[in-house]
Amino acid sequence: MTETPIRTTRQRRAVAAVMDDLDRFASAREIHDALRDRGESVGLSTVYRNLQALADAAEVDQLRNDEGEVLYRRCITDNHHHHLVCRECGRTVEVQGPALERWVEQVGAEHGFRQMAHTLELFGTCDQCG
Amino acid sequence: MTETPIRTTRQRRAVAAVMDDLDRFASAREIHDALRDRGESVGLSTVYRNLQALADAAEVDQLRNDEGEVLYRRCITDNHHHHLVCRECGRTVEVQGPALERWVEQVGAEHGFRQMAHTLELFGTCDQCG
DNA sequence: ATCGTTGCAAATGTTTTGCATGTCA
DNA sequence: TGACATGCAAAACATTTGCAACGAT
Repeated sequence: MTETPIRTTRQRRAVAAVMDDLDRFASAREIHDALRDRGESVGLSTVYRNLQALADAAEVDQLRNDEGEVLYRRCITDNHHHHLVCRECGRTVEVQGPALERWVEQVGAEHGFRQMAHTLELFGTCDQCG
Repeated sequence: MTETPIRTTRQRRAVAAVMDDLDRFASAREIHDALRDRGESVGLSTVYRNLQALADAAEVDQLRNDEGEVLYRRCITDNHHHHLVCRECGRTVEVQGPALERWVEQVGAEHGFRQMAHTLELFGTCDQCG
């Protein structure tokens, strides 16, 4: 179990910088495009590799849209949370749900299921888009 | 708005029959394999087309697993519901969640979101696998 | 005889990987 | 220098689509 050093490359910094400025979930391709628009040339596979690394380090959240694409966004909160996403503009709010978590445990228990886990995403139209 | 007739083909019957016997979510490839095992030769694209048709007719539920594959299963209930899936054996229970639905509406309202929608899947280990 | 359906092969689109080359520490 | 990182092309996947042949009505 030796730690693998992580090197600070131009590409890694560029991806992190884009993620910092992103207030909504975006696909790898969108992030790749954003990099190009900033004049930062980064290979698409490098974008994927860096996003994966950020996700492994719990620096970004991942979710899948209806088309099955993986979307990425820097997380604000470290704790377990869910996302309320505007279906128009993509604006995202992180929400905690103690009541939901309790409900999940209860439903599991009712059916004899243990070690419960869950995935939940909320969608709606925000007041600026409504 | 004229209705398009739907023809009863051997392939369509075979796919429906497999879905009837399936008590867990399965991928298109698994369903294709199940058809082969039954001695029913059905092209993979036909499987996809028929599963899509069944989903459009709300005869089967669709969900995406972690790998991004779409899984299919005949629905028991017509109303809105969620799935509690055993991560070991795939056994699935359909659950209704009035409390959850209320929670969703409330969270949306708190942040000024309207026309709320949500996706939720529950995973756990069932008593037979625990 | 229609016209929806099928099957195959080819296309699509996202994500991953092999490998030679580049570059941070 | 040496190990990790990158870039490109190619591979790997699930899924969709074009099109000629098929078959239900």
